[in-house]
Amino acid sequence: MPELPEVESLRRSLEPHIRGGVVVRAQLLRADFCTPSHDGNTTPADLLEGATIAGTLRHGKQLAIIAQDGRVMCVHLGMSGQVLVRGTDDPHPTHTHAAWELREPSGRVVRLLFRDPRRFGGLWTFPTLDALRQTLWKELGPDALTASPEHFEPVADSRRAIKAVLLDQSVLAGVGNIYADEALHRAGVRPAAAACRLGQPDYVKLAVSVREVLKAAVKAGGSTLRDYVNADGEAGWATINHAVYGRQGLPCVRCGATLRHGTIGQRTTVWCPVCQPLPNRSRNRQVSKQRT
DNA sequence: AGGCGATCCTGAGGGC
DNA sequence: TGCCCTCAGGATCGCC
Repeated sequence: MPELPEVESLRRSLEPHIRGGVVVRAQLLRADFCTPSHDGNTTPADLLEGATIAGTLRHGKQLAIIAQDGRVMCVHLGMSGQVLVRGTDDPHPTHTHAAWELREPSGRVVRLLFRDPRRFGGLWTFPTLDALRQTLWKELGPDALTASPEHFEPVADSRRAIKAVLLDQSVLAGVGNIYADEALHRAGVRPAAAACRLGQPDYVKLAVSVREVLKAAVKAGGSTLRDYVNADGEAGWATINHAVYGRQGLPCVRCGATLRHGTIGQRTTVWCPVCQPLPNRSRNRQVSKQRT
């Protein structure tokens, strides 16, 4: 499920538990759930065993946990992943694929669990943050919280639907299906509109909307649809603020028109036929890439 | 180039 | 109650 706001909420809820804490023991319960940067099997050392945690770093939907000695573990939640802080005597929930025993800065010992029923998520380990940035994160675009009109320049000539562009992590990292629909509605842009048909004002609105929608969701603690919870098991409240996602057939919160839905970029898409008109300009050159 | 379907999985929810 | 079907927040691959 998780998009940028959910991962950021997780990061913030995790920090007080792990920053300055020591990984006493690391266990991979499903070998194929972790991809180490070296050949061979994942070792406890890859999973930061013995390390003191220096902090966390998020880029898009991915979360890096960084050790003081430089080792890095990158977490991707996929669609159903959760990182949970539990007591050492609590039984593991179903589909727990990795577990860490952690001595928090306070001295309390807890267990950190990564569960992911659908297993679309995973762990990747690296000897350094640079190694992560040069491989796994290399193809990611700028973090969506920093979205600006220039970030759309590489796709300004593209005939792809603008929603497909928003979902493309190499253009902007962190936007998923929910917030793509929400940002497009806020910006008044039709999801199916070809990127090349949008004008500079559309891209300005879109960049602002992406940032605002994500910031509001972060503030609300993320969206809880089915199973998202932060590390402390708390749900988020951004769902109540959704203007279009999951509201097909209901009235638009802005104009009252019935929200329509369809499939764009192979994902369920909801939009307002009135607030999000198709662009009427036939061609836009203003943000086009310079031809070289 | 990019749309599309299939694929990796499990679980929830609706219909019957 | 239970079975079967559809659908789901992500991302990649190959085909056309």
